[in-house]
Amino acid sequence: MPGRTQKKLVDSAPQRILADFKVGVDNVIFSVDTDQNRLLVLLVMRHEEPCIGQWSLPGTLVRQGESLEDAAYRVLSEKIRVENLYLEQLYTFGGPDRDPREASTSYGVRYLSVSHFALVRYVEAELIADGVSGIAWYPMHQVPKLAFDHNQILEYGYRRLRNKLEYSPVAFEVLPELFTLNDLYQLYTTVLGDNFSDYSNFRSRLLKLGFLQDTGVKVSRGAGRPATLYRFDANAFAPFKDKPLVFI
Amino acid sequence: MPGRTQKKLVDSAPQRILADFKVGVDNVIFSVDTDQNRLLVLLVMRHEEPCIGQWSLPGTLVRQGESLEDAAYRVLSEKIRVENLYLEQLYTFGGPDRDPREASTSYGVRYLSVSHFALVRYVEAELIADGVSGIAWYPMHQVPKLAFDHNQILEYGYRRLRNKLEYSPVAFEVLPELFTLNDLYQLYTTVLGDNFSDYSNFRSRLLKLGFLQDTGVKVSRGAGRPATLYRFDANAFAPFKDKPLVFI
DNA sequence: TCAAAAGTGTTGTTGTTACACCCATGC
DNA sequence: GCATGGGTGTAACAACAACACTTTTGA
Repeated sequence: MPGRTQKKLVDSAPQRILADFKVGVDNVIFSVDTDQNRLLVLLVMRHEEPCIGQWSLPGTLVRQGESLEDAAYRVLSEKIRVENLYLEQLYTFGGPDRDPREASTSYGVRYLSVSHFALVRYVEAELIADGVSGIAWYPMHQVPKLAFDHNQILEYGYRRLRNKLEYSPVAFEVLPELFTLNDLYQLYTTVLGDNFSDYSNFRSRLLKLGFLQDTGVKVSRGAGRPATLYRFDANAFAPFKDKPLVFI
Repeated sequence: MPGRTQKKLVDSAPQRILADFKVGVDNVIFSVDTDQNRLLVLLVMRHEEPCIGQWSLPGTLVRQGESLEDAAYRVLSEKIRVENLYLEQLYTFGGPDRDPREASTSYGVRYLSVSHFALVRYVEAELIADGVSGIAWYPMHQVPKLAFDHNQILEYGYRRLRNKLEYSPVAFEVLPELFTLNDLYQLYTTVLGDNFSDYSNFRSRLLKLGFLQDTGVKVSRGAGRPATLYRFDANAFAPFKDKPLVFI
């Protein structure tokens, strides 16, 4: 198989042998710890070669008959039990030599990573400790050097998260059914930084839009005046789909 | 190989055989014909199985040693000669059974499509007629039924194009070095529809931002007062990166 | 001189920002 | 009663939309 062994050669005549791929799915799974105002990302310790002993994004290889999205959900459900989540595709990283396995095998199988981005409810997300330790929520700003190109993927996911918050109602996927306006505000400040908007302005802007239902119910959290609980009304939000910057 | 032949069975014991993939790259290539106010997309006629005789997005399979981006540029350069272009990755479509070739082969090879989105200069883009006919610019709103899931990919690309226009300076990749404000405005209206903004407001908004250099040169196009030629100043634009809705 | 295209200005309305202030509760 | 967090109001300012108007050209 001459073409295969010559894959590193820079040849004027293009070599036309198709690459064979295994396709992986790597998930950037975020959650927000509103109590401590921290944005968290789920990391797992690798117990297999390659990159054994390094932290990485949870991932898996796609199986026969399985769609990319299915695979992404499978990784997620193997690592955490969670009721509410948001998931979407992020980006596909697929240059040659991004995975050490490519070099080690002489058959030239390439590894491609279709990364996904997920947001889950922190309070209800229960980590599945699979015997050995090695799965943890890391604060976004204390993430170590990760395996493969996972730091790059994480950066990409973080950017997407911030954008999503600005124009889409992802936040409500991850808040409880009933929430206070302060819960919502905290979520935004922990992700976007607390200089994005004044609380009272954030408040009146969102209420004016009219997709937050006042439930009338009040809840008291320690000292101070009790807060009103709101519910997100997806129908009332519909007209704002595709409109940019709804939340900022 | 029991697992392979049973891939359609819904089994309680998950089958764990990894899928083997060929990876394709499909390009949504846009250009704007400012003379006729039309948004165009490049389509090619398929001359091979599967889907022979149908129009499709130009695409190819990724070769050994070739990155996804390389493959995307290769497709492009095989179809058109062009100096200035913008290209970015769009989305990866990879469900099982999206490609008829998957069914026809018994070895269960899957076909995955990493779609890309490109914008080229219409006036300088020269189509490469490869003997047989079968490559053409189609007005976006007259696109026929395409092969595979390419209509879906195209829709996705169109949405991305409109978003890009709103917050990023892609337009200048596709305008000549020197252009009039009307050229710019025409480009925006043909893509976004002509109800997106009044010309004079568009004009003053952009000029106030300060990243359009007045060259002092005037150009006369038929009747009417001659227009000033402007140049895009990438440095002056830098502060607006990451800021949403610069252009609207 | 007139139509056509470029470019400027004006005005009412809306949104944003940065606050000051009032309200209801626990301790 | 006072600290604490929830909630309302407002005034200065910036942005936006609609449209009238002026300028400079070719025919």
